[in-house]
Amino acid sequence: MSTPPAPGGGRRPRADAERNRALVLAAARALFEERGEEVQMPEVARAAGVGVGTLYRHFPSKRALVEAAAEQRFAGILELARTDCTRDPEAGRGLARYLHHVGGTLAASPGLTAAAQSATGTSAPGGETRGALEEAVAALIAQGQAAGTLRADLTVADVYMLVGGLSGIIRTGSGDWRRFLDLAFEGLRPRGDGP
Amino acid sequence: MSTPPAPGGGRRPRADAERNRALVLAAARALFEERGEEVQMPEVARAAGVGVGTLYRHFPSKRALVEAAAEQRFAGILELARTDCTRDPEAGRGLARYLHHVGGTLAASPGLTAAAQSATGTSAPGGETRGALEEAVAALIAQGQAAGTLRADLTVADVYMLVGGLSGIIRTGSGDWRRFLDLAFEGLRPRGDGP
Amino acid sequence: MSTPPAPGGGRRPRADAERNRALVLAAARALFEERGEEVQMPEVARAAGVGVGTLYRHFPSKRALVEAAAEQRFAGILELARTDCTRDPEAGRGLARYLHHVGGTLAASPGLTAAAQSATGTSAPGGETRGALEEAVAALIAQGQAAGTLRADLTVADVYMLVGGLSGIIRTGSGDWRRFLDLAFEGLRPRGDGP
Amino acid sequence: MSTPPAPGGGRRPRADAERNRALVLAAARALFEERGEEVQMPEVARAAGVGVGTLYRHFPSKRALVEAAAEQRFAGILELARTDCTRDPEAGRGLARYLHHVGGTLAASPGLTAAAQSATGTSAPGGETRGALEEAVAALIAQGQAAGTLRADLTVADVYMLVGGLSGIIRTGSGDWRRFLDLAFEGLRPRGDGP
DNA sequence: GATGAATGAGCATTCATTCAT
DNA sequence: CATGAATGAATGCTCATTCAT
Repeated sequence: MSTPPAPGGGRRPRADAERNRALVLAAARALFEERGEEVQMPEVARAAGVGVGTLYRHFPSKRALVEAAAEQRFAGILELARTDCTRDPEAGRGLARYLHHVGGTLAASPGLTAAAQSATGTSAPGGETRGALEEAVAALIAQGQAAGTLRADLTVADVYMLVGGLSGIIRTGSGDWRRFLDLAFEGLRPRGDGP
Repeated sequence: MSTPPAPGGGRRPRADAERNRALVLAAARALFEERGEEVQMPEVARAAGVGVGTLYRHFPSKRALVEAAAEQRFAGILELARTDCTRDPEAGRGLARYLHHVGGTLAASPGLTAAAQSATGTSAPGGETRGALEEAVAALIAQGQAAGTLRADLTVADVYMLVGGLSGIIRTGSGDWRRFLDLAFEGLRPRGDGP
Repeated sequence: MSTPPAPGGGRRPRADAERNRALVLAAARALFEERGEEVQMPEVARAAGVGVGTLYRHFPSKRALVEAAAEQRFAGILELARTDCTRDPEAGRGLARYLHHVGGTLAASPGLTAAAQSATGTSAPGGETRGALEEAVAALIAQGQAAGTLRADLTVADVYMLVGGLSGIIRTGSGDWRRFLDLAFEGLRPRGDGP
Repeated sequence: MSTPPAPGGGRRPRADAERNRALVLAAARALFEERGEEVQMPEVARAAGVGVGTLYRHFPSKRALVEAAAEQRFAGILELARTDCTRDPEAGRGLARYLHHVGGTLAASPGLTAAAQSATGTSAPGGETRGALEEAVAALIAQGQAAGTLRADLTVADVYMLVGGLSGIIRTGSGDWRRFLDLAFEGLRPRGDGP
């Protein structure tokens, strides 16, 4: 009596669910970027044009939603990291470009960083993105060291830490993050590499 | 036998009120340092051994209490800054010592930084403490520049920014903040000052 | 056997929400009538058999709930006013009947008047009910004047004021409000209309 | 051992207490008249220039203070009633003058009426003032009846009730209370006393 | 799957009143 | 007697999450 897959009726078996997930995530990201953690779940649902129930079907908690939004942002950064990796690697400026991308991205969405921080306990990526980013950064470091623009003892963890600092500066608005990167790169040069 | 000001004896009219204020502030600071903003007002009152009413008599809102706790922490830092100013100024290591103090202090109370950030919108000092700290830092910078350990274009704003970065690294646990300071001071040396 | 709208059967999506709203309003009205403003929101929710959240979904604040309850009472009065309008208009006793209805209603729920007064700042109706009541009263006045039972200069504002007086007498229990209406109607007769 | 009346020291044994009571009462009356029940006890104390403790020494509760303030206002009305009694009694207009005084007084201090109502449950006088007022009103009624301006069946209770109505009209701002008195006096004339 | 009404623990804040000094 | 700091019960409202339809 029930007509589940309904042969002939071109409904939308799974595509619609996927679409809803994307709608929710996009709405969440935009709202969190703008207003941070204060955004309420029903508000996200409304902005996405779905009910709260649907939202919770895709993201089991607010924390999960914030994490997903933050992760998406890191995915974008990863994209850029890979692009930067490839472009003229001999120049050894890849890491600088990478960190400027990160800074620009964070500066454009301070709310999301704060939300991730207070929901997740960290504003750093987790899961696959994290691993991929580390690989990409490792490559950038290696390039810089090969090109003689980065000190030999620089590690991925150091860069990770610098991003943490960058994020702090941007979120708290404690200064010009470009200046921060300039100072930092001064310290990242090979020792004895004065003018 | 006459115990008028009597250290430890009985009094109330004003001394006790002041004492209660201090008790509340101390309790609040300890709790906020440990668990951040989540600490509830009644809990602070209980820990201080007073009623909520007393707490509110001294601090009109949770925000005010968080601010006062954060300010107190900055006052401690200011103390150290002034001490550091005086001690062998010719060595030019004052700023480094200052930033290590700040790092140590922030690392010891991550919750308070977060609470201040989300209650106040900033984790930086305000009011008198701010001005005094800026003066102290300016002095440290001047000493370092005179001693040839700091680049000539370093400003108070730069240090302010570095503290923001330091705070971010510590709060997010994104790395070893001492390593961060090491890298940073590498970048703060006078240009061309390689080994 | 098909019970789609099924009187008494199972439904929810919207009908039940409406039902909850009505339950809350009824509970609120009963409680406010009895004990006035002192009634607490959780208590209303309990009496209505819903959670506080539901109560707040339908009425955004205590004030809104009190207003709605008061408005509902005025709607009842409006009903009676319209009925009174129709019944033997030639007798010219419509206004008297109206004011007796108002008196009876107010006397039966002193708490609600007080609650409305202190929550709203007035115990008079607002919105649509107000306009409709004024129309109804205007009609009653016109009838009375046509029948020669009311003085020609009597206005809706006068009646409004008398209701204010009636309300005051009832709320403060300063006397028999029926006696008040008797005296008042003595003063509302056309001038020179002594026996 | 105790030196109560302190022979020789011209301090202030009781006069000062009396003065404090008066100060508190005056402050309370002014504040309640202006802002009603919302005025807080510490605020009254501050306005009176005394501590809350002193306030509570003279008035055991907020309710008692409100009552005293209201009573004081009635005492003023009583004064006027007695004055009005005496002045050309043959004119028979004493009651009208009395009610206009009452109206004027109530209109000048709506907050106090409301405060008394909600603290005491009534806005009518109690204690001695009440008895004295009733006597005075009875005299005014008798004069009016003797002069032929008031109906024979008018009682003190009727006047009491009219004051309740007057108070309601003024407190709720439901109309021009002078118009109310005009209408009322129309109904208070001896029957058949048309022009 | 989607919906959104319902839930209810949780929390900052107020203010009449007390009582140690 | 005066003082005013301390008290703490009381209360309106929020919002992440659930679940009947």
